[in-house]
Amino acid sequence: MPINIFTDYPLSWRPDRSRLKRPYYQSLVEQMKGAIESGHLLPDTKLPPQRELADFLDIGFATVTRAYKLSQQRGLTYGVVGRGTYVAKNLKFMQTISRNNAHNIRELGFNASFEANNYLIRSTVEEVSSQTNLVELLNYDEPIGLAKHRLIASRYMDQIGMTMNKENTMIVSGGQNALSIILLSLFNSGDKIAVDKFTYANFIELARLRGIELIPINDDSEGMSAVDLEQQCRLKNIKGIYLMPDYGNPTTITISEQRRQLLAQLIQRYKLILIEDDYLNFLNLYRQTPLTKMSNLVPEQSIYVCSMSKSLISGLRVGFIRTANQFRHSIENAIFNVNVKTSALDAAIVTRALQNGVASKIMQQKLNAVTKVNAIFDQIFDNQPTVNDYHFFRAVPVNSQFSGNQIEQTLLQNGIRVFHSDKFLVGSADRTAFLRVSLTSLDNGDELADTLIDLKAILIQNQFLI
Amino acid sequence: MPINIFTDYPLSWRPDRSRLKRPYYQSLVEQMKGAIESGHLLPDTKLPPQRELADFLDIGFATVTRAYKLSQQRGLTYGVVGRGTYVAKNLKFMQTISRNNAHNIRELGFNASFEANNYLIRSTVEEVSSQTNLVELLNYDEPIGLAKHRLIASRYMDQIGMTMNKENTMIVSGGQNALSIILLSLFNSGDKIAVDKFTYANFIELARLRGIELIPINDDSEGMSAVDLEQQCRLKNIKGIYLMPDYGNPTTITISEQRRQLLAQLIQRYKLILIEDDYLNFLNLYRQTPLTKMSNLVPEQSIYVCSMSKSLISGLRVGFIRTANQFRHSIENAIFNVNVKTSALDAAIVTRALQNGVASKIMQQKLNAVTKVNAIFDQIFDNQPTVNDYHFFRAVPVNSQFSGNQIEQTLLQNGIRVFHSDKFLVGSADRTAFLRVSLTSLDNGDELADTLIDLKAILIQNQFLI
DNA sequence: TAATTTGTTCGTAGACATTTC
DNA sequence: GGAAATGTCTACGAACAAATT
Repeated sequence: MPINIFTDYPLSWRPDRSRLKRPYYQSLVEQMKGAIESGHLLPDTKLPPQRELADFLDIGFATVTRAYKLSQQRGLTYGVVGRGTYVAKNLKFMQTISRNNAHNIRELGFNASFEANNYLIRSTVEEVSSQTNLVELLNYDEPIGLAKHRLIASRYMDQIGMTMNKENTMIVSGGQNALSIILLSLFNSGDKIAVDKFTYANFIELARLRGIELIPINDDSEGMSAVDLEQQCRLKNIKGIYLMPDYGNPTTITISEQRRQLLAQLIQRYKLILIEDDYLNFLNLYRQTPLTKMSNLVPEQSIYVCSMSKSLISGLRVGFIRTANQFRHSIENAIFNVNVKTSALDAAIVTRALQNGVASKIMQQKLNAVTKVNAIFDQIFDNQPTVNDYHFFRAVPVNSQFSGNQIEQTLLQNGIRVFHSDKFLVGSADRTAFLRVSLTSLDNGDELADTLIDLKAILIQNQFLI
Repeated sequence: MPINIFTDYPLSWRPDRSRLKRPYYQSLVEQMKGAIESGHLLPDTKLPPQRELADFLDIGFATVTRAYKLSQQRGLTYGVVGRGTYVAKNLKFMQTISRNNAHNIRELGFNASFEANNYLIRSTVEEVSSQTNLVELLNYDEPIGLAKHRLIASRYMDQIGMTMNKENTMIVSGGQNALSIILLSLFNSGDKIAVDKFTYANFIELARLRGIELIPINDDSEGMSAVDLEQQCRLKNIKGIYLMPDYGNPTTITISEQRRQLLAQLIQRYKLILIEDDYLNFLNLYRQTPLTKMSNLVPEQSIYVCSMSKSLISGLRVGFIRTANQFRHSIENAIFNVNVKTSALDAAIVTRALQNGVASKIMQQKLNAVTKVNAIFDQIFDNQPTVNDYHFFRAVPVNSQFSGNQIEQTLLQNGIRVFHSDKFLVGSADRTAFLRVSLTSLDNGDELADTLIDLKAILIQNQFLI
């Protein structure tokens, strides 16, 4: 018999005691899910403290812990020690960012890659398809890629400054595919991976699917904070770290050389598995002083992911990876289990393009395009012109009083799609808020300029800008 | 202070008490892993009962439960209620079956698909690559496949007898890729899926990677036992079921029409998610009376997987799926998260081949080849000739006294690679044992015949045969 | 068939760390 | 800067279910 009567006690959520069936913790999550889906529990609502809810329901408090933990794994809530447990923000189950093809919407959300140059690859496709050895591309052999393709892949990685683990070069079906493979093979459900507080949304979703817990780390203008990372490592038994050291998505931050050294030391000290996502790798061919690849600093603990989607052709789904020796077998195994193999035809086209000069041409054109769109952006948003720096998207700070959804919806009603930083947020709310404005989807410079001007006007008009 | 002295007590494994650090359960698994890897604990060794080990270590028995459970998730052990916990059989971490390319080995292990006919696709590749609309294949659009490709895919599935869920047709990067996507999106770590006691090895490995528990169900000559399935469902909160209804791998069993009905009823009653793997789908074009697709019997609960690897070209990595409405969104999301998209170029080639007659030609040739190799097998192994039935591999019963490894190694020393049924075994050991003899990798009929004759001789010589 | 052995599930409490006030 | 609030991790015992004898 409960001793306390909570009938009037102000709990933000009062599960129905009578509907509580064994197992309690599952039943509790069911009720919570219902309350969230029906709108009774709104995003960011603070749930009752575990001990209070336990008293109210007359069950052990660790049972509530368990329910809250499960709800967190399902993406329904997030908890902060000392503060409380809250209903998750956006996560309406499908957080993934993909292109919106509605025709009346101007797309500044999806981050594409200047697809107008894609036609340049045609000659290479024809070259490969008329080759005599087409047949060797069409069987089950060589799950990690043909030796000759891997050699070319490896040379490309050398060029962009990745010097280690050459012998462990493999071909996968794009960068996102590489991340799936890595998360499946090197991590277990419940493992923890450190990430930037604002992280690539598709990685967040993939981690959620995999049941991996992401630990958000704060950052500053030089990138992820080494101090915060160290603190979390001491505390939390973190197994891996996911980084986009160059042109971080969505922050646009490139980690400084000094910070790379600090982070690398921590990665070694705490034996983290480093996942280095170098999704804009081709830009290293043009930077005057490319920064050190993190993977070169911790070659025994890293997997380096080199997608060709942004650098060359997004539709062919080819990426390269280099893994530390210790991961080689597991990764090979997972490649076979997820893909069987990557289409060797696609790999042949990509590697041929890297050899016959077509890739260079496409990359150069992308570079020109990216330079141009950044100039447009800088002009409209009154920034200092960026020099020797090539962002595919930019971050526009906005007032954090407004919810991400509110801003996105307002803009959408005005025919513009952008993503608010909330979409990339790991864990609890943050004081800083910004819009990620993609410069890559509108291939026509004039249309981009018009759209950016409209964007700015709407932001000012609604007092979203700060 | 422990009261009992176990110094002489016969425990099959005596973890070092002094090395036991907190958290105990993890530390225990570490020690176990070490003992297994160093060979101190051999496969199938019975571990001490949880309560005994707990007494020995002077810790709570539920802590041992937890350690055993974790070790099971890692694939190190398996437990049977009432019997005990055992060190896992083969699982030397990489169970996956892929082709062995050593040149002195005759391959009867890997299950390929008569690759000699692959050259026929060349004209189609050239046709597609010289098309004018190549560019539309090369961008980020349409993660689940271009509408026109999906239409052709859908028509093909109609032809092979899959009539439901037409509107939910999607393109993925092959059958194995489909399985990854399904396991990632519709299941969580710790969920249970019912499978045949002998199941496709790559599915076992994928489930292990994903942290899904497979529940083995017994079968008979008509396929999976409905009685056993029902019993396990009553007991175990099973969430899904994985079936290869036609030409089950490795059993070669095709589920009878009647059994399909029974299983479908159970799938409905227990609300299971059906994963139907129709990996030899093209054979339905030639069977006189194709059996009902299970997915048609439970269209609201199924995902139907139609790989084109075996049916057409293994190297292009294209497969089709049809999902129940309720799974559509989750699957779409996972497709994007695992693949971003399937190479539309590959999809274009495959769908074009389905239209221009090349696919028919390849399939007909595969049919001829498969008929021929089955006749060779029947003759050498003195079977009744199989009529109107087209196995890519055959099951040869062997004496279960010998370990799978022993038989495989003996054959390998004689230059022949085959797989023992142990490789496909889910959970505990079984009385029945057989070799899966693949008929697909040796394209030359004479070489196959010679190899089968040698195989038979070696089996007899070593008294492996029964 | 009943008793025993053994693994599994679940609820619970203690110890601890962080955040807030 | 200390106390209170709060979430997290881990160990454990009771109840249960299956297999064996």
